[in-house]
Amino acid sequence: MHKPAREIEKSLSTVGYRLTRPRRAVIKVLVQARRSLSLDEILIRARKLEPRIGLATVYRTLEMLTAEGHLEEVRTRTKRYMLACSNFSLHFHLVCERCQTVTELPSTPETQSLTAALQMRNFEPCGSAVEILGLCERCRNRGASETKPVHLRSSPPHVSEIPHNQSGLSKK
Amino acid sequence: MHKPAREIEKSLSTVGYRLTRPRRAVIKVLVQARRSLSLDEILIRARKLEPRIGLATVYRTLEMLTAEGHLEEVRTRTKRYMLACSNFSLHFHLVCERCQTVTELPSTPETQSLTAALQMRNFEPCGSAVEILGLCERCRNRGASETKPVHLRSSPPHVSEIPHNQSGLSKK
DNA sequence: AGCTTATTGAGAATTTTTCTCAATAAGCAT
DNA sequence: ATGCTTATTGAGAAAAATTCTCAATAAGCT
Repeated sequence: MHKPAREIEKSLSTVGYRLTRPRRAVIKVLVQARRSLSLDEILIRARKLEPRIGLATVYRTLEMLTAEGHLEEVRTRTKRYMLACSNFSLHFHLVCERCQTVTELPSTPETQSLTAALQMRNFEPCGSAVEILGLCERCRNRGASETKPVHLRSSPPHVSEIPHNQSGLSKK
Repeated sequence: MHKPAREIEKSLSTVGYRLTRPRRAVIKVLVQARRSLSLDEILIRARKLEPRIGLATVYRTLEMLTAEGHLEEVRTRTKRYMLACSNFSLHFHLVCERCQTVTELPSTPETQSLTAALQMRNFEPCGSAVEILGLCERCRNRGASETKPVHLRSSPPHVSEIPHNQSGLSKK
């Protein structure tokens, strides 16, 4: 199913990364896990193999592995919120990672049979919406990223008229 | 599509929540947005309606609205990592929010036709895996939550033998 | 073995989220 | 309307998660 550690390591060194002990440790942890792990789980386990490994190194290694396509990062940066839909059947949201817009995939026979498959497995989705992360059509046809989140602490004590939104940000 | 603000407010006060100006502001912002918003977007907009609204209040209101089912929280707490699958076609992960385990939904005609629907819309999923958050069968049949993440800062400088994982945690 | 330099560890710094507590105001009873 | 009770708020502190900095280390090449 998944590539063995050896293969991942080979692939990395081919691209020019050095095969260090901390990196090997993280890779080994991930391979042996056979399921997803949170950061603290990875850190603790990696330290059993490589006691002096630092927190930042784990973060960096995970970032590197993700960039190289060996890892799937299960959640992305910041939360977003939208009103719950009135219809309570499971539906699908297409979430654009660049412009952050969420659009809804209308219910079709396909989505419904997928819902049935979940019920068959006794898996109860929460939130009644499944997120599909990706790039929307508009953003696929564009180059640079346009959206940068504003930092909370830096928001002014009182409200000003600056348009603090997707379109035109004035940052500190 | 979505409930109007009035209806949400009525529902809240029925359950016993007070309808305060800050809460109304947040609700209005969400209703008017007609798309998902990040926290900073909500804060900025809410302050245009209610300049003295505090950061914590926005968090609290969002949490409350989510608990009451009026809001969908698009991403959950902490990231998890798992090795990327070798097969490159879009597939689905069933992510249990309680035990955090990720299992894979095998490719079926339904999943494939859903994939086709995405292509039709020119939506390019990233990561090659769609996450479906929910409760797995095992956790549905249990009561209290069993998994609590360990805090990074509190991890000991050297490795000890305490089993810092899903099954048995020893917390500070 | 020696050199070069990518990588590391430790801690500081940032960013995001939650908590604390006195002050405020929503909803009820008068 | 007025006053009472107490849920809720705002502000800042605190906690938690992530990223950055930089001198020290060690991979991979010669």
